[in-house]
Amino acid sequence: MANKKKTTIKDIANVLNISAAAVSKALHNNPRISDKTKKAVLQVAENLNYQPNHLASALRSGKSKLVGVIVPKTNSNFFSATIHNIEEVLNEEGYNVIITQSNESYKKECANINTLLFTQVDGIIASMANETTDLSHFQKIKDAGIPLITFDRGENDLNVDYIGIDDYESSHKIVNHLVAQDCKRIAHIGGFKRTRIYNNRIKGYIDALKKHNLPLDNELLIESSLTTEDGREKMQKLLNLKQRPDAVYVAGDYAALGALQVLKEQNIKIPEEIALVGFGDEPFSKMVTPPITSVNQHSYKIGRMAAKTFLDYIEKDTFKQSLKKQILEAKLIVRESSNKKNDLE
Amino acid sequence: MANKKKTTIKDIANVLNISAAAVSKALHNNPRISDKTKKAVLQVAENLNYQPNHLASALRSGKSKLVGVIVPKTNSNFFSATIHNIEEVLNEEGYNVIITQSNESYKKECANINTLLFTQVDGIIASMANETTDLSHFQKIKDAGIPLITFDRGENDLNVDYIGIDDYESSHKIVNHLVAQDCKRIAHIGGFKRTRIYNNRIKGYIDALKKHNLPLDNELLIESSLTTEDGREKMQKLLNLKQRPDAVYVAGDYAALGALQVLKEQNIKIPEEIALVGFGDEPFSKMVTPPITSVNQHSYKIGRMAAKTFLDYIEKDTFKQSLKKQILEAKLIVRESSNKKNDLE
DNA sequence: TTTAATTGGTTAAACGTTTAACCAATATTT
DNA sequence: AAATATTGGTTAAACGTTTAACCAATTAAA
Repeated sequence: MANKKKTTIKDIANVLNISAAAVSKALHNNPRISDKTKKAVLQVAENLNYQPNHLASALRSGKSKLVGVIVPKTNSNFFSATIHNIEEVLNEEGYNVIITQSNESYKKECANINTLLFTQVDGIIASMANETTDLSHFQKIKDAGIPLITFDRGENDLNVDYIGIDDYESSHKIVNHLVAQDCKRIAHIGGFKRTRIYNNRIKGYIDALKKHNLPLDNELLIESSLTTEDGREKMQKLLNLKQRPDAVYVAGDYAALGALQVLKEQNIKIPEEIALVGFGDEPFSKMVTPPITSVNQHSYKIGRMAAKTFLDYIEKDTFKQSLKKQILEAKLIVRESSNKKNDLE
Repeated sequence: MANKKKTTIKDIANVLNISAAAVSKALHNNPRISDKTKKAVLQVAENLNYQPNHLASALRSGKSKLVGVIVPKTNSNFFSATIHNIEEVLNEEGYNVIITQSNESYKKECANINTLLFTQVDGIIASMANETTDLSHFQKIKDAGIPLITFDRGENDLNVDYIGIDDYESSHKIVNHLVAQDCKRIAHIGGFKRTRIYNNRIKGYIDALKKHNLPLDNELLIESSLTTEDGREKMQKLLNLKQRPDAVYVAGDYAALGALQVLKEQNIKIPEEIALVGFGDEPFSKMVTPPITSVNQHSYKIGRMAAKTFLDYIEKDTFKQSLKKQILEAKLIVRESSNKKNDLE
């Protein structure tokens, strides 16, 4: 009910007997408008419950003040926290954030990009789906002339900004920790090799073993989709080996949870018989029994840095993007599942 | 790089020596345009890589083809799955979905609504924050003349559509189940009473006890924020009672997880000494040890119904909204944490 | 053969802003 | 007192579509 028609800048102008342009300027605090007029405009705007038409201003100014975010899934603590931090920074600068999820599907990711470009966002902050190998849909973002910032799951070939943790180094930290716990046969349930971050974790795992003069046993290196279900399966596979590992480093917490299940079902002592380490520090990791050692990915910093990087481009509006990596050191959080020696932390 | 300027409808018109209006109509498959012209337009559009300017069309037509979604948090399985299903239905009809999260904060929820209205969405599908009691910000949506559909966390006072499960009945199912397991002192760690769904669960709990002639012990009815941490605290509180409960029904899975922790830490046998039931059927609930009995909230159906309800309003564009409730029966999923008698399901 | 209907468009206005270009009135400088 | 600068605006065009109203040419009906 009420007055159906929305109040526009013109309505305000009519009330005050000034031009619409003056109203627009007043609302934008343009110095060429007197304080008296500004006050009056603000007052009338308030009275008439004026809501600026975002569409019109975006159309005219070419800026939508909208930023698109693409994540593989929102029900992961890392992604949802990162989004939250992106929002915090961007809202402050008057930007609004549109979230879309790809559900790890290449097709949905393409659709997401279309949606966002269609909505005329001023930029896109994205983390890629597991399935994605072809990158042409991301190329469309660059072609549109708006900044593209990638985080966590990125690809060098895109030649855009990337923010993430040092996955290679994280694997080293994990292996170092496990070796310090006297583990000698360390297995790795990794993600898909085609995804850069998982490949880096694998490489880090291999090199770290080398560094410690441990042999690389191909039976102990397994590729996984990293779902809980697949974690169970791959753990079972490891248990079926003639020579079982004495430690398992799983590249994702959900899969680590599955692995934990299997170990417990078979009454294998954790960490004494097999030590377990996850990745991502999901909230449940510290809640299960035993709590799972994991790696915190700094969603706080990553979100803020991604947002700031976007703002930088807007500010100096030079869209000459290049492969600029901002790499953070991740933090290993040691918990019972791998803490044989009861190290204090 | 490339041609900076985007191709518009006019560019296509120029190439074909027809009017922009004709192009617009051709693209919308208007019957007044010949098939030959349509084909030509489509071809040229393709060649010039034409992307329609959504802003302009939305401004002119008054429809943005955007639907806003507000959820308390995205890192809950229920909400993220619901969003996914909303998207599925709406995308098919040419609508795009903008997701925002309130983080259970009243202030952020207000900001979310402003963002969405500002973005000129054609409708909003929302689930309220825990903190929210005042509803004036939702009134703004109604005032804007666009449909508002609420789900899971709604309020009767808003007088709009609501889709959710039958919380009252769900409590009955849970209590029935626990009584069937010979539990006599059933506690309830509930959500905030001010939130309708939690209040309904509490009411259901109380009435179900009555039905089974069990006394209502106020010590056994506790209000909680339902975070994992608070679940721990409230469980501890129950354990400190002179007379402990023999079953605990927690109104959320995250809090149930916390409760489970405490029980296990104190070596209390589950379900023999204390049976445990959660709510929401988060994925981890079936993964922990022992798996937690929980209630599935039909995110699939709820998401689809919410989307369809929105579409209904659009179709018959009569915005005479009223309190129309669509209530689904929830499903109790019995797992080890409460299955004393090893019922088969 | 005249009239009416259909086909395939065109023209121009509109959606609500923003912004470059302009201008009159007043204030300041020389 | 004349020249210049500042203040506080106004006008009009533009952003890229959509759409109501119009029209010429062709086809069909009477």
